Amino acid sequence: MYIEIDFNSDEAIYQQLCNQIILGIATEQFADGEVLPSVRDLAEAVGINMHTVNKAYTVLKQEGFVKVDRRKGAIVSVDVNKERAAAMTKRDLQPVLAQGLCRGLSRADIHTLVDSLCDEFGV
Amino acid sequence: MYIEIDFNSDEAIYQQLCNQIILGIATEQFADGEVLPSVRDLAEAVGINMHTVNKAYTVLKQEGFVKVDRRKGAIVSVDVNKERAAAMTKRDLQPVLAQGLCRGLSRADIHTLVDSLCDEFGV
DNA sequence: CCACTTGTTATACGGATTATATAACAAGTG
DNA sequence: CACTTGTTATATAATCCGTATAACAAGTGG
Repeated sequence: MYIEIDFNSDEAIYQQLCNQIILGIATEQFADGEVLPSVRDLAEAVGINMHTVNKAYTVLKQEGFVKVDRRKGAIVSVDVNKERAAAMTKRDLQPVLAQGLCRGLSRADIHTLVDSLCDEFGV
Repeated sequence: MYIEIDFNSDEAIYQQLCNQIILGIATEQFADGEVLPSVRDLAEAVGINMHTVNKAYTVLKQEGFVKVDRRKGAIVSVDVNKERAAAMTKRDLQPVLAQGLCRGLSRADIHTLVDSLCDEFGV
């Protein structure tokens, strides 16, 4: 999978890494059980420090997206829990929707955007 | 409008302020043209520093949610631009949807959450 | 004119976070 | 035993966050 970092972004590098890997899982570019690159390899490939990658992997582990095997590395393994997922997603969705609605989007516009993204994700 | 700060949150105080004010605008608790509390009053009411409120107001101004009148204060005035709003919302929506989908939500589940939030907002 | 309020700016300080760097360790592989 | 894996420990520089004190420009109302 292609991972690219925007060093001028106000978003932390480890956060960008997390988001892109989660995006990769959602789009099934990373399959369940697949091994992510080692922290050293990914750091080398992207041009950042090993610890920054390690932090991203640690966050992904805490948030239930990967499991870590000492001998292999970080393995994609998503904790599926629809109830919790719905609560989390709703919480994260709230400020985004509020902004969009303020700026003139309708409920239908939001649904269109959701469908558009789901299509791009291939879901 | 009721504004409450979670001092234990990992979200910055000024960011929480911004989100709650935007939420207030979306739910029409703050009408267009309405004057927000002065930076000093709001800081006093919430129990934070004046500059933290000022930072929130500055961000809201830059993002096109309020205009500032020297004599009155910060006035709710949202820049409506559907095209830009759609692009911004889509960008912000992407990581949220990716997470939800990874965790087992379906496209329909997302739509349900959007409707649920819109209903709560009264849109 | 004067006291008062408005946002704004400058400066400073302590604390936390971010990213880097070097180094070492435990554990499993081949 | 050499090699890789993640992990941990320090250290450092930079940035951000929140607070604090102070002052300024500008408009309001007595």
